Amino acid sequence: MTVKQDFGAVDQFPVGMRVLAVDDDQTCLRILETLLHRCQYHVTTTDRAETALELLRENRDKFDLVISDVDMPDMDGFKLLELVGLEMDLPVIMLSAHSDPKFVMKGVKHGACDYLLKPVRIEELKNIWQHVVRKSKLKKMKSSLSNGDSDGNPDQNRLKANRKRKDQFQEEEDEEERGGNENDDPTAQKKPRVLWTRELHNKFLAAVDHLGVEKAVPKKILDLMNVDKLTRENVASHLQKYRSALKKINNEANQQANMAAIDSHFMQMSSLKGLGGHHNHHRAIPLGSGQFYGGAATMRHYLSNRTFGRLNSVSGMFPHVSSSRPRNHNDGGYILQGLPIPPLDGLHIENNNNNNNNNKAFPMVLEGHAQSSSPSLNPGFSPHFEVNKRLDHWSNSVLSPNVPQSDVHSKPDALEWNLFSDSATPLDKEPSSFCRNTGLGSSNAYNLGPMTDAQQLRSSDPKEGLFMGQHKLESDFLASDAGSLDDLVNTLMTQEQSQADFSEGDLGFGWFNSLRTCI
DNA sequence: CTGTTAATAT
DNA sequence: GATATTAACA
Repeated sequence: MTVKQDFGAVDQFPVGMRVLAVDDDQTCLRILETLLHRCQYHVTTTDRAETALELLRENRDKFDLVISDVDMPDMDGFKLLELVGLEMDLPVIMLSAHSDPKFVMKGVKHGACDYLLKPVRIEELKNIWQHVVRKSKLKKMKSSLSNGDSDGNPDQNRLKANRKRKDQFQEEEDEEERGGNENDDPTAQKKPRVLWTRELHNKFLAAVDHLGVEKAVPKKILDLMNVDKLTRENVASHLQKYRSALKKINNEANQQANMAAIDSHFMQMSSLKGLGGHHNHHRAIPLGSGQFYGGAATMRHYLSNRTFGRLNSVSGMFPHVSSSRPRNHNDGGYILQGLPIPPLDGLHIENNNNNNNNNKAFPMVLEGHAQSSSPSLNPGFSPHFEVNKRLDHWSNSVLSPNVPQSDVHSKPDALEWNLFSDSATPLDKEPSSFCRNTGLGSSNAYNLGPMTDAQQLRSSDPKEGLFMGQHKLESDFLASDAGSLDDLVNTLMTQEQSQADFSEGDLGFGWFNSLRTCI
């Protein structure tokens, strides 16, 4: 290959670009030099930062770019970077073995055009010329700016200048725009994909929860989340997914609920006023229609919006981390989500100590549930219901395709609702309500023992177990793996029954009481 | 400009 | 195939 060393040729700019390479390590320097040569750059090397600085000072305009190691004895690479930037405004690329973001950031802050990690690859060096181009463009832009208008709106001007520039140089650099090479504006690194971690998602949920699903819009959510670097678009996207998931769940629930509601006449939910009657629910609930209806009715309160009422908000997305299957402890645990409590329209919460100021969305607070741990209402707590199976299913099938469905099936059906203290939520201001996917039964919410779902199931009331067994059969056929209302109902029943373990007044009753208010 | 929705990319 | 990003529309 012929090496054209005609430095003057502008048309083939990258060739012959004058690079000053600085590295105290001779070996590294040699390698670097070689690589740079291979890129057809004109290379000058030095192992001392001081020397580099001298060279640069003495030969202004004799270099196009500086590439320097960070760790050097005589002078910190960053210092060099700073001085160069200050004195000659040359593009400087930092080179380091440290991948620590701290260092990278430092480099960037000090004005580095790029931060390459050792061992540096020739591919990376092949692109460094772009920094030079970019830098020169900026200069041009600046100068043109200072010359022309000066209305003190740098941003606007810059934009204009940018466009102009873009047009002007359009031809020159539209060549490798595309390609796998990463050669966009080196400085304008492509935005990293946002990964919605549990934490992030929880924040999201907190925000949505707080706003109320209906009023939750990207902007507001974003504000509430207060996460750096997160954009409205990110949130919008996530919201989109969230909503679709919600919709899916709701649809399923409604479908089932509707079917179940055919005979709604019999549903004694009518006795909305007479809550007393609801004791039955958590109580024995003989299998059979009664059970079913009761469950369905209950479901309505939590899931439906259109058909049965309005749903204030629903939480339900799982970040696809883990199998979502709540391992006993809490693998991070808060993957949770829950179904928020519906609005209590007509009813009033009597015992409502809802200190939850901002709890417009969920004006009611379920108490009692607090089991022994919290005898009375905990301000700041806002329990939510959660349909484990459904959610699990959702997260498994939708978010974690890896998890075999059998897994889902094998899981005990359970609806649980948990309390979520604000301490566990990212929102420090508002005690948002969350559900925590803790496993089976409310008890588990508080006793995070090593029990497995299965174990818990077993430990639950025998009658229930039976019931579940029977019912499960049905649901498996009826609803298959979709996580049907049957499942939900079943779940609910299970929940109720298991709650019976804790005295009615405590869980069951209180639960319904509150629920009643929701209706 | 913001929120939604559809298309596209990874 | 699921997710996230972008484009496009109201």
